Amino acid sequence: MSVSPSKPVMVTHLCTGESEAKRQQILTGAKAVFAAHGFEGASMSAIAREAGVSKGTLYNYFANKCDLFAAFVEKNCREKLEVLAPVQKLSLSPEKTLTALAREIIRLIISPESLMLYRIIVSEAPHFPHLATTFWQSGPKRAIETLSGWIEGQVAQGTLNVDDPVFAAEQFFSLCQTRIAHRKRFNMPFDNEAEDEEKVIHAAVRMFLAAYGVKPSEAPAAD
Amino acid sequence: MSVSPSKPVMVTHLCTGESEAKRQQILTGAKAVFAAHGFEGASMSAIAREAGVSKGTLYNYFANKCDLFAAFVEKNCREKLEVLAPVQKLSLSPEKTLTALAREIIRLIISPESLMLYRIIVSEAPHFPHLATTFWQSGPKRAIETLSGWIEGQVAQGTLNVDDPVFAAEQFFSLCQTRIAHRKRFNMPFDNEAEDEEKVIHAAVRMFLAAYGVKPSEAPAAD
Amino acid sequence: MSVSPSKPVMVTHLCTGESEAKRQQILTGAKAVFAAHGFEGASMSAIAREAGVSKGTLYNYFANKCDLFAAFVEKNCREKLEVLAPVQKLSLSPEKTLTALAREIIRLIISPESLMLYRIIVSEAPHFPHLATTFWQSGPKRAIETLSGWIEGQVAQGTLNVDDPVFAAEQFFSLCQTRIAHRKRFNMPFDNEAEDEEKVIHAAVRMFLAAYGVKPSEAPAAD
Amino acid sequence: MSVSPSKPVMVTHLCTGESEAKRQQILTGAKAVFAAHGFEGASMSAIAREAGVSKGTLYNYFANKCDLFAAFVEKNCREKLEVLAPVQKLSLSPEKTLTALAREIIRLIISPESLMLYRIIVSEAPHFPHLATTFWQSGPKRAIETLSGWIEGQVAQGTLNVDDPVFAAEQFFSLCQTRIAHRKRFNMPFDNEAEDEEKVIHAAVRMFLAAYGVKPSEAPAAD
DNA sequence: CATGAATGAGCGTTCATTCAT
DNA sequence: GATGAATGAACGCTCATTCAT
Repeated sequence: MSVSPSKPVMVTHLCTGESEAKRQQILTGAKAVFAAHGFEGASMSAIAREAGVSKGTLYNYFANKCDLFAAFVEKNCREKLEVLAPVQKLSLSPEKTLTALAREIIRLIISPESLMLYRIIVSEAPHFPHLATTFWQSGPKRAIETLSGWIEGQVAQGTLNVDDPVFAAEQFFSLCQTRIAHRKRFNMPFDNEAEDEEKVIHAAVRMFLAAYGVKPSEAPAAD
Repeated sequence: MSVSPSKPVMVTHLCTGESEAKRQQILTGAKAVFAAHGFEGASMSAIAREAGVSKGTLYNYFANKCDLFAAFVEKNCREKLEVLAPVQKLSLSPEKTLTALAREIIRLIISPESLMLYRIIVSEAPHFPHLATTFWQSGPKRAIETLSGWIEGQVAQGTLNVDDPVFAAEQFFSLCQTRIAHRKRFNMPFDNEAEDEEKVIHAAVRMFLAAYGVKPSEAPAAD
Repeated sequence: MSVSPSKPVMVTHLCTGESEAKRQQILTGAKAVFAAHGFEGASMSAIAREAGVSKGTLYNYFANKCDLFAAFVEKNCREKLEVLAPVQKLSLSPEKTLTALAREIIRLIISPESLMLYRIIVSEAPHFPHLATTFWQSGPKRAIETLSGWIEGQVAQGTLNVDDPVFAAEQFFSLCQTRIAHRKRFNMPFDNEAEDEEKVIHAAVRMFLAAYGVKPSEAPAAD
Repeated sequence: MSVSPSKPVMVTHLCTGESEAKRQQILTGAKAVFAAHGFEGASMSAIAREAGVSKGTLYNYFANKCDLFAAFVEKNCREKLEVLAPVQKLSLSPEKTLTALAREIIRLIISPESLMLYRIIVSEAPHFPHLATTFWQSGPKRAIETLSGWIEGQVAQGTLNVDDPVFAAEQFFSLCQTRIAHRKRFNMPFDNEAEDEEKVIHAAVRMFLAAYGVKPSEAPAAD
């Protein structure tokens, strides 16, 4: 029942590197099964089969189903949601920055893996309180922080007029979820997804700037 | 999993009323168990026990677990989500109307039963596509229609300036989900929920009017 | 289940001493686990952990669980039960000798380790017939032989009148098990264990001498 | 796979009669498997197979393995050990009464079912403290009470001279376990079991009377 | 129509044993 | 010689579903 941490020493030797590889192999199998059936619906047998290992091996790496599930969520949150950061570095005009950011946020939110994680974490939040925090901190929190940091910079430059940058960031995040994110989460069809995406982005930016932008004449030029 | 329409047809025979009562009794038990354990985690035995009927009776009224689940979702969506409509009838000023509406939307969204339905439907959306539609049409769609209808009226009156009322309504709906709804869905704690609620409401209305309101001087007085 | 003699032969090679030490180390771990959980309830993993060796090493020293169990029983029977002998060497009066012997027998029987061995061997006797013999010969048989030898000496001296010394010894052994041993084996509580012990000893000696003693006037003085 | 229940006509009604029959059917299967493999070694699957029912049915009647085991022990203790009582009613001489009683005690102790129960209860006493009490009260305690009651009567009649009848009864009980019972519990062979039995009986009675009997001249005649 | 005993596949988990390193 | 990762059968137990009453 030992779960070897086997910190990936990797490099030169052969000995314990295999463990980490198998751990990832198991987590890959787990992802497929948890994604398709949720926590309760996934069976350890199915995960073992999918991962190409025996059930015994599963339990050599993860003490029980809950632990495996937690590891799966952590791994996937880290891998999938930590993609946002670099966008704001570009010193574009507020409008162009927000537009680029909105596009990235939407793309991230509606990616199949994010949807899968959202589904599974929302549904298990009452039973696995810690996992929701993991998800939140890997994704939404990070996006909000990034955006609120950028907002603060803009306020300092006089290009935005915001008294609570964190809350404003959360509002922008909410606006980016208009229509598309909700429908995707409900698995509902679209008439024209690409068009909707542009509309959501444009309308979110427009509304945000209508509320928080300074009058064009007062703002310093950018871009 | 196929969802078949197992609702007993209202035939002209003797015990129709009694049957319907028992049906509701079963659905009440089902609600408690599905709410607590989700679809996979709920057992038909537990539902029968909770409802105070035998398992055989359960299967007389619902062909299988999937059907019972579908009926439970439908019933609860209808009962819980159809609460919104009457608010906009009051002919208040746009600001007051939107404020009242936002408060109602938030209260509805974060009510325990709505959260439970949201969780369960989002998580089962891939397996029960029809249920998501039921939920959507009972709740969000209705709210959006109500709001967009009111918006159209305001546009006609010259108090709002909106080119796509449905989309604007969706945006408002998104804004109402800032912070509180997301955190509730993730079961995350609040520092000060009541304060946040006021903030969300006020900021949503302010942002919406900043984007879609006409200049005060142009708008007709109300309230 | 077959019990094969897996004790490593004392070959002339280098590491014999080390091997024997590790063998004892394993048996020490095995004792803790078998004592606590019995044969079926003990797991080889637990024994390996308790002994501080790997499972592979376990199987280098013992071919399988049955063999390890057999070795554990043998070792512990030898160590625990071979404590009785020296008492009868003292040439006390029959009454004092029997009293001393009874006290030793009772103390031995109700020691935690003897109880553990008794439990485990009685319960596994049908599956490991050889082990019961090991136990019997290490403990009860030895005690009976010791006592019957002493009885024969007393008969020769005219202080006892016994026609079947072995059977008489077995009777005395049985009398020593009155109340205390049976209750201990059933894990039943005592009101006053020390008092019971004195009573059992005294009554066993009295009854034995009533049956097999010669009249005081006829017996040679001792002590 | 179901064994025809062979409907027990059962009193007047039909409803719960079948249940008790199946319960006994299960306990019969459980007896075979527990007797052969002990508590840990018995599997619920094997018991179900032996009893001719499905595993699900097993769990409809007994909540878990421990409960089933407890029920098995209780049933068998009651059935097997409650056989002793009537012997002492005969008003024979002390010698003949004790002889008859000793024979019954020995026969009972060495019956295969009693041995099986003894084995299983001694081995599980640490884990199931209650069961030992059940066994003790069904068998040994009852035998001791019966015997001590008879002893008290003899003391009143002046045919025995005993100050602690309960303890004397326990001694007699111990004497009856000389040789045969111990060897049977260890599954050890006999040279001549029938002869040994007579010897044990005769020697137990002789020793008991040597210790507790009054001189023949003082005792009232009986038989 | 209502019941609940019966089913057996499937669940999460453990374990004696093997074998490449 | 020592290791512990890997195995897969077996464990105790649950559950959706059926059907005789």
